[in-house]
Amino acid sequence: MTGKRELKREDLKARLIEAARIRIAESGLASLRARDVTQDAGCALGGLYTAFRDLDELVLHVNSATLAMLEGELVRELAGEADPARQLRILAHGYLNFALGQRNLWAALFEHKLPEGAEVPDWHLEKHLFLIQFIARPLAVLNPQMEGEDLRIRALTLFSAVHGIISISLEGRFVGLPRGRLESELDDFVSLLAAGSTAARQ
Amino acid sequence: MTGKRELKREDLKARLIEAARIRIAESGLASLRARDVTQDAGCALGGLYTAFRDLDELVLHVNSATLAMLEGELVRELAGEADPARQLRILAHGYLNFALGQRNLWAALFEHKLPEGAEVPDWHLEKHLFLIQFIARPLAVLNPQMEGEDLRIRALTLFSAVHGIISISLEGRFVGLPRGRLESELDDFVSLLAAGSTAARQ
DNA sequence: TGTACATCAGTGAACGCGCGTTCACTGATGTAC
DNA sequence: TGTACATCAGTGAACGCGCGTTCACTGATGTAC
Repeated sequence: MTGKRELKREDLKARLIEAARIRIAESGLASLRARDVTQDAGCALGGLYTAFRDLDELVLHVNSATLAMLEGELVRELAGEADPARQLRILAHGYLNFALGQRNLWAALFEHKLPEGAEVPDWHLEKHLFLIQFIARPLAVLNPQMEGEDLRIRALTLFSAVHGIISISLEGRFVGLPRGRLESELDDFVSLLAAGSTAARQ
Repeated sequence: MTGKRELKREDLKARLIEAARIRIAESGLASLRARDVTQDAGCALGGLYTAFRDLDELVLHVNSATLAMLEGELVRELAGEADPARQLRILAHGYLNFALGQRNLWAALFEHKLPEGAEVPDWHLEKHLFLIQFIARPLAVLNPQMEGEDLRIRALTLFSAVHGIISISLEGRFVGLPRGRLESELDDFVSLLAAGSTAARQ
């Protein structure tokens, strides 16, 4: 029974991540407090620092879980769709729906900043890769001459553009778009890019 | 000489805004401190609260100044260009250059959040309008059938997309693009949208 | 299996400090005559 | 123009509190025999 310590440790980590996830989902990253999280997780304040290096590391784990959730939803929505242009539209809508449905968790992905000089660890950076891959795949079908690095960069550009449209609209910093209008703008936009990228090569 | 009080007051406001502007430009919004700003501006800590309601209001004024600076640069770069598609490319590049050149001030435009429940005042919201107008103008030439609200929404969509591409790239949250690559992606992107929006109607 | 000792996860009170905002005070500006 | 009083911008020490992190302690888990 030499693994009991490790089991407890993993259990504590999981409870802390879940408690933080719920807190962020309900009240947003900005109001996350070490005291609240440890209380919800049923451990002492100091317990957090035996499981994680600091609060930031805990948030990174929550964000990883959020990315995994997003990946799962996108996979589900893509299932059975073979047309690349429609796949891109599904991805954009799936991303929008996720942002709307998990607003605070989604916002935390972009709000969270590590202290000056700290680098985002690789294990967390890797959790973003699926996003680019999901976009690159249909993009490669629409642009057979595009490969490797070029393809990944173009996929990132497309993601960034869609993300920008959604995030500026949801932040309401400029004008607030009605929900349906945002969807149709996004649709027009992605259709245009999908059509345009094939047209450009023909 | 009944306006001496008002003159001093305006002078203090201006000194505080300028001091905060320089602080933000040099070290970013997150490290802005009331003590530093008032010291730089040559007034007492409490002086800030006679000139502005709170630190947030001061930041809004800095952000307004930043928007005015951006407007000035875009006007200068647009001067003499009549072709609408090229105007759009100039705007995208101008925005990128501004973001690169005034990185912290530019970032502050989007990082700054008012406390829960507070609304951004109209006088500051209005300072954003030129951005949409600058984009809507060439867009209207490319899409003569588009008008009013539709045109403004499309302009906002275009701005948001370009902003997303630039901000995700500069944040370095995913992959970091080399500078030249970012420029060419942006160029391809805007050209495609400009061409696409005319093509769609023909 | 049982006992004695070693380790280390987990505890929670205390630390430490950063920092926005207030407020009783004072001295410069404005007003009345 | 000059004097007496009123106002209010500006001062800066003190307030207040939030909150991440530490650390001496203890009790559960692991190891040796």
